[in-house]
Amino acid sequence: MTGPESGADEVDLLVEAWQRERADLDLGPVEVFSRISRLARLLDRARREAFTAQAIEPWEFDVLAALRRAGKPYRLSPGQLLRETMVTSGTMTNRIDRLGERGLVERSPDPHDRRGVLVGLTAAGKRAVDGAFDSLIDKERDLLGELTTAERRELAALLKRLMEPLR
Amino acid sequence: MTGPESGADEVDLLVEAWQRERADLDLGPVEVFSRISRLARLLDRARREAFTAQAIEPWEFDVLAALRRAGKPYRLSPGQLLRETMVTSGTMTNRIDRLGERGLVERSPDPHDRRGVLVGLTAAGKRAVDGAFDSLIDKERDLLGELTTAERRELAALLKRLMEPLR
DNA sequence: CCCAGATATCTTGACGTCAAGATAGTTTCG
DNA sequence: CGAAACTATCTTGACGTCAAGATATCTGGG
Repeated sequence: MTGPESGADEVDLLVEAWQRERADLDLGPVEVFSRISRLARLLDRARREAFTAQAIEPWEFDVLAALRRAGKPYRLSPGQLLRETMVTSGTMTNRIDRLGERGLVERSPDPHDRRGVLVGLTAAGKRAVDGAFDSLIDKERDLLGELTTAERRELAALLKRLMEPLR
Repeated sequence: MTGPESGADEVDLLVEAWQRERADLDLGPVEVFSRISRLARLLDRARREAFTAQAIEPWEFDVLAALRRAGKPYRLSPGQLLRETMVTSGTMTNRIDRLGERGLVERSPDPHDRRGVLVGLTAAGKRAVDGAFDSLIDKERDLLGELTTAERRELAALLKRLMEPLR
């Protein structure tokens, strides 16, 4: 009935331990959310590895990728970037500074708003982000290895529904 | 065929943007992993909210919870704690110090190993973690609201399979 | 018994992030 | 037109984390 059982994982053990200690609680939610947290952590490590060839960090990729997928001319304001990447303005200032030092992006004044700035991908930045994204997709495809296409779609759909109330 | 479509979410838009820019790539994996990263982030915020009543932070909960689910006498070594919580030793020293200052845990020498220390939950620590876990379970059940029990199980099972290659 | 290597914990210094606030420029509307 | 409210970006200071290494103790082979 249960298909090819592949034994208890860390989270199963964690839930069993809680069940022993707090038999009064329904731990169903933990089986989902605990796995999501752990997966995010493991995924972050996998991304780090995928980016070693381009010598960029996940936070650098996040910014470069936002510029890259915006399309030509690969320019966005710091405000757009922080909304895309879900970080605060102080963090974004810092990131742009350091990416600028590495020659991957450059600031220019916004011609329509003198308060504003536009951040653009340099040629080196575009090369770095395209290479990094290739590596990332390869890595992620590996990680999905065991899942069939139908299962992957099912999983993506369930995750999408789970995100809805959190928006 | 597609059931009650609830429109494109952030990730759908992100994938469409990448598709425009990099039509050469198969973006299937992104639909899964990008949602996992985002969910982890949103979940972290939700946990923060759930813990406000006990005035504890997620990192504090992680340590207290490891001690709590270990069962009586609620004592573990720093080494066991760092393996449970996936942080480095320096971080764990820091966490134990601060939880000690707040009176939620206390250090005692390990009677069997003079290098060692045991970290134990105080009565106040146990009250805090039990209250926090109640709130967390409530919050998480809310977040699952839209999913049926069968869907929750399906999701947990798919996530478990996704984690396997990452261990 | 002793020493080399392993183990447990703590210390240090650098890093990336955030929250709060400062500064400069823009918009709205009386 | 001018003042008040708003917006965009940057600055500052505190925080939690990590990697690397220091210190103390334990263990097994010779």
